[in-house]
Amino acid sequence: MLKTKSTDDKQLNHLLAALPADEFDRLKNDLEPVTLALGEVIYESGEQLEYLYFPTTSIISLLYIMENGSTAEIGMAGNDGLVGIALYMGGSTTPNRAVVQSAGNAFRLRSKALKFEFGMGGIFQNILLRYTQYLMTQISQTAVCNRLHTVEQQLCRWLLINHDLLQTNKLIMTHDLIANMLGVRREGVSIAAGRLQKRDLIKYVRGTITMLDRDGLQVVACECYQVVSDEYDRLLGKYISKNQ
Amino acid sequence: MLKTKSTDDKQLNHLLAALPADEFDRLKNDLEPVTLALGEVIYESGEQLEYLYFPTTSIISLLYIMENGSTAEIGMAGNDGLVGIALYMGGSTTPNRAVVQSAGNAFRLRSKALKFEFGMGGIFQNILLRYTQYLMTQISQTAVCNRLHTVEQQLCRWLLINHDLLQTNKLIMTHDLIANMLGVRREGVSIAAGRLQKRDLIKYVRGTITMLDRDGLQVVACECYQVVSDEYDRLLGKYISKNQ
DNA sequence: GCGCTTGTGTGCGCTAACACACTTAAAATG
DNA sequence: CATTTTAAGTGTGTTAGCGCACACAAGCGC
Repeated sequence: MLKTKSTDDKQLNHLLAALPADEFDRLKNDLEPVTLALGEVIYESGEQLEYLYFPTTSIISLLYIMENGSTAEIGMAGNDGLVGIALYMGGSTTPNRAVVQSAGNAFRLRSKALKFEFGMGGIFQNILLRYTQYLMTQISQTAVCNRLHTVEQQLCRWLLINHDLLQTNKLIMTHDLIANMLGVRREGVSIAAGRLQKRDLIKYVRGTITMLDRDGLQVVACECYQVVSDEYDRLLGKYISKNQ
Repeated sequence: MLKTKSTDDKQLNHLLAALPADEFDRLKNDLEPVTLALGEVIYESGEQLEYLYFPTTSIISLLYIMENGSTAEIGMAGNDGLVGIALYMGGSTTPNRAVVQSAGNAFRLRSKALKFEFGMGGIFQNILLRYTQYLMTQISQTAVCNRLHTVEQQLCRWLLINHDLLQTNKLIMTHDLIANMLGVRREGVSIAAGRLQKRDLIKYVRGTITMLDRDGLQVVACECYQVVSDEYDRLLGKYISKNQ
């Protein structure tokens, strides 16, 4: 993990950007900009957290690892959110793993400063709690989606979420990695992706996926994408809109 | 919903029982005992909540309702928990439905009193946040379980959770209702239940299920049951142990 | 006691996803 | 340029769960 120099790009994280000036001023000296590499593990299941992370250009996945080693993504956070809710919820840790899914930058805030500001009970606390509720919606929807929808639909949903969190249409990601996220076989992803490519919704070559037709993807995707997206706007829209 | 007379049985809800005397004293006049009927809807998806519920002898299910009408349970709360986290998380409502799954009693706390006491930042706040984190674990595990485990395993897990929350081995519940909870077909539940009955783990007749062999059920169940149970103890064990 | 509602058993065809095995081909390495 | 590694395509057989349709039977109301 590299440290970058400035805090200029704090505006890149919507939650930080939403803070009122006085609250942000109290935090800014404790906000440390860092660069996160692809695959880097932010925290391991059961491991004591030290920092709360606010991604700016990176995306972090929350992965659940089963006893038999298979994995499934339960949530995702980019510039719309944060990683490390256990720090302020009281548990200090959670039974899942946070992995950098798309390399980029983030700010991190040391536990002590976080807890102090959270205890002030201002906008900061309100935003953190609302984001937590949003994350619960994300996880709930994943639960339901896993039960009821096809791999193809889930792949579309996953691509759409990534599209929202990234600046570009290009996604550096192999079918195998996506399979780990979705908790399905690699072949299943290949077949679903192949079908999407045939319909010119995406294009991919060896680890790079390009989204060609966002609207088309949304048609194929299940309702889950929209429900979660709407809930973000409902819970946090008064502070910031997700699609800005 | 009927109102009962006394607050004597507040000890029946583990979270209430865990409150220090001074905090409980501030709440007790606002705690209203109620009786909940089977099938009663505590709150509807998107509906503004007015009360936080602390079940004592009842069990409440958090159900997600899809656009096509099919349902799936994402969480469950009995005397170990509470229902209505959106009240203190800031969202005021959640995109799911809370239904009484097992008739019984509960206490309810009006929103205003809840928010006041939550704002005090004492043990009450700590317990509520820790319970929320526990609920997230429950939901995450449901997501993973839906993806990776068989109906039979999930049925075992569901029965075990109910056994923990109830006083008896008897469960008033049809296969059809269980199917709605698990988000599967009624026939799937009948087949799984039939297999469990053949192995003398359970016994059932027309809407009543008797659990005969708890240990046996745990062997058949997936790891999910134990993981969630352990996480309850980790997060809330310092206040109260789940299996008391 | 009779019929009706409701809960459960069962069968059939179908599909999505699985597990495993192997091929093809594009990059990376040297 | 040759070799190795890695990403993706493909095939076969298997299975869990679905949708639908219907039989059976327990218990309820009248």
